Amino acid sequence: MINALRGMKDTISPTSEIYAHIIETCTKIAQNYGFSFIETPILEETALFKRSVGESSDIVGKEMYQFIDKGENDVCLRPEGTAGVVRAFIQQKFDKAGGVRRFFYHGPMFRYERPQKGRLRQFHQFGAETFGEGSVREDATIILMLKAIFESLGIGYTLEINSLGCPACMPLYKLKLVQFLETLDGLCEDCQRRKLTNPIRVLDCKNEHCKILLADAPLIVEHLCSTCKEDFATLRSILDQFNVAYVVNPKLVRGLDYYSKTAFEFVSNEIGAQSAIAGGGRYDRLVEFLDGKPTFGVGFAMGIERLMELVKMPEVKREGYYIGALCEEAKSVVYNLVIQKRETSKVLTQYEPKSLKSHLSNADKNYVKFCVCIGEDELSKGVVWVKDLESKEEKMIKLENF
RNA sequence: GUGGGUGUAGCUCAGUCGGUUAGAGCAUCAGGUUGUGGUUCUGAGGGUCGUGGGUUCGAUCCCCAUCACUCACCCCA
Repeated sequence: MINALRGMKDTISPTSEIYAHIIETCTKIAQNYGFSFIETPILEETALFKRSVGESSDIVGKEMYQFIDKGENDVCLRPEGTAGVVRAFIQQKFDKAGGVRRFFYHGPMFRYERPQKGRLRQFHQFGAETFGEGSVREDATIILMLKAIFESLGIGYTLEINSLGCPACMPLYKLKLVQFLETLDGLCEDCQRRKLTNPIRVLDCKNEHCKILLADAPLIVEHLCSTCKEDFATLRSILDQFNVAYVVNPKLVRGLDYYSKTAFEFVSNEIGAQSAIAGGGRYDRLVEFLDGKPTFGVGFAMGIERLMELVKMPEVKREGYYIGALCEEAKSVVYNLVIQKRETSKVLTQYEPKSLKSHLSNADKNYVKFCVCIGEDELSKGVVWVKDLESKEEKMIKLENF
């Protein structure tokens, strides 16, 4: 027997209905916010992710599905969605055309990790990106949009925000942080490495000993330049104004290297250790890293599988027909009726004749509203027997009027 | 990559201190006097007890290995 690969899942009804419901809800809200759908390839050149996500990140460092294709191209399955969208944006020369553009996407992402609750090797994200808008109001808008999505889906969350600073203040802060880290003794192995590759990540270390050592670490929020400071204050005041509850987490750093200024994460405490349900922020430098003309960028991504555990589906109503034959002679009449009725309604059937009891039972299991049967009596009179499974009302209807 | 837990029917799980035909509930199918579901009653089908080796007169049970699933670390959505 051949099974699906580790960390890859089939999504089947009723779970698939929840998946579709999430996509539908997100799509509608994103459209209300002026975003348009973009679909980009799942397979991209490896260099795209190395340059955007960053070689120091674990995603690129050890989690990519990377291989050489038959044309000797170094390619990989996308581990996240932003890079491809930015690549498409630049390829379409939207950076040169200028103006503001908003895109949303959804689809599979691939990371070669050890699976656990809320973490798959092939998982699905819904995300959105705004290009060419430098105002922090866009950052706030994206958070408000996520709030609207989660409210519509009936999902509880907590929101953490932070500012990572810009090229004017971040490098100075980084120096200060490294100086501080040099004074520490006994940081974990990972942190020793991070100190050199990406010192900001040390702040995010979960190691208990490191946490204690880092208690007095300088924080980026205290070293922001005046612009970043102002923007962060504006963001907070907008969130306050619209009653979005949040906590400032000065140690929140995003796992992808391209973020600057606003960073945020939506977290749930009901889905296990992998608790982030959406994350995002600003990436004003990313377009130029990928050879485009400098263009502002903000966006987010959310993990659909993690959301699925939290979404309660609205109750479904009985819908459509089930049509069955009670005798051999009625088979073809039933079949014709089924095909004809499907032009307007949902219709289920059973090709072989069965007892009335069996048909009713099938109709009920399929949760249709009407059970329709044709037997010898109905054939001779040119009628069909129809039962409303909710009201239990039964009728004989002329074949041509059905 | 590292650690813990679990593998018995389609699903959820009992069970055998090692002993002959391995059980239940749910689900499926068929019936309950010749055409009435979501509530009952009766019956049937369905298992090489994850796989491979070892110990033993005998292993689903004990031991070893292996694989799979799962949770956690790490990382992230």
